[in-house]
Amino acid sequence: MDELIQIMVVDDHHIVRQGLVALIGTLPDMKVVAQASDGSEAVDLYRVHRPDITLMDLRLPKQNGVEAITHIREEFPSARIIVLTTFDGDEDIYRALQAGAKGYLLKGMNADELTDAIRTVHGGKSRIPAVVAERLAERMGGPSLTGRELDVLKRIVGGRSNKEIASDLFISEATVKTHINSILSKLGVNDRTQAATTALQRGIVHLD
Amino acid sequence: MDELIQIMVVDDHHIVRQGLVALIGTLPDMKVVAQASDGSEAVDLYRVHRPDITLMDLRLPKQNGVEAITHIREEFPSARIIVLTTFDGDEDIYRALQAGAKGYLLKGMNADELTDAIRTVHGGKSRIPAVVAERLAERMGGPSLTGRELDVLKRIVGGRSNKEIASDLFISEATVKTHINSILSKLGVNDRTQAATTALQRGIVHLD
DNA sequence: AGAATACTCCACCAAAAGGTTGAGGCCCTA
DNA sequence: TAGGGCCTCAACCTTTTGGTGGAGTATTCT
Repeated sequence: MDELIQIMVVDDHHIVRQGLVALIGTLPDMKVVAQASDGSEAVDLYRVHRPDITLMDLRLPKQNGVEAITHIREEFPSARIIVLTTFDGDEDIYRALQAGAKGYLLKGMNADELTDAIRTVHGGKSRIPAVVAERLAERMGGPSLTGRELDVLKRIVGGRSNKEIASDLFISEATVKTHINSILSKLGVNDRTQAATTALQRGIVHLD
Repeated sequence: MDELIQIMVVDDHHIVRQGLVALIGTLPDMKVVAQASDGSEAVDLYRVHRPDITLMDLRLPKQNGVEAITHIREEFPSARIIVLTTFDGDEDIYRALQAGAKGYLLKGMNADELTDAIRTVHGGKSRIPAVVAERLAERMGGPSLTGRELDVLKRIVGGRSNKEIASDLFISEATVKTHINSILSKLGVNDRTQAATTALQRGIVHLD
């Protein structure tokens, strides 16, 4: 190991950054060269430091993790980014992987898992747990919501009635019902309340 | 400062513990004497180490934070516990404060806020943000759900219909409707979907 | 004992939501 | 250009949900 692996840490929680820095500080072959606390800062600092590896939380202010990953990889297609997340089963994980993330870690991981992932991804390989890979495949095959259906679903979660959704989106209530029908069947649920909770559970929409 | 403030850190995320330890390690007047990753371990380690201050996450495996706080303060009424949480507006915060927590911090805090809180609580005072104190007062005054209403609300969040809830709880559908009526008015919402999402938002129930 | 609270249930009604079928317009791609 | 996906809308029907008012029982607190 001649050269240290240069790492950027992106997380809005000071403590988590501190933890990652502390953890990485104990390792001989890597070091943290930059820290960002939101998505825009992450993009800016990436340009400046060009880290070998970026550890990125998905829930961020200003610009979320997926957007940040997208922007970074537009400019630097070779960027190696590992997603860090608190929540298992979050839809955003899949979006992040599609946006070009090369690894995925839960915050509950231990030090070995972290360093493994960093070294693996730095070596040019991917580090995605089998379970996630499976679900990613499933998801690809599975039905995905259209843009309009997402609009409606978000408002269902927001507690809006069909009539309100109709006027929100400038469409008729009949159309709203049509969309809801396909949402329910695509999500495999029976009513709007189930749609709301499974959408939250799968991370398709967030409460923020 | 003759004696170091002895601190126990309780969090299931290794990284967060590491971050807290690292942060506290830079301070001259305090040190971490124990770390626990779940509620039961926290209770056990409290008995052994009797820390001056306990920093406790609320979402924990085995025994959640509120339970752990309750148990610790049953045995050691003078225990000084500061709640650490990721989520603002979580109902559990209020439960934790009622269970005897003396302070409350979001994980997004900075180092100064943390040390402030630790020193304040160690000095025997409380450290609860004005906003939270207000809402705590509101909550006390505000209507609270009865046990049965909670049973029903949980099932609403679970996506069950009135009929299903009735058979779940061995009561008639009419009774379910009665409960739902008071749930809706107590939560100040118009329908079950709103009830579900605001219950989740306020942390009255969780998806887990 | 009386009041308050929680839990149970009924009836009736109105509104909202969900299921089904069919159909026209738009845009993109094979 | 023909099909496919998406968005739009309509009519019709059934089921579910929510609103209102009343009522009986058990328990607990005063």
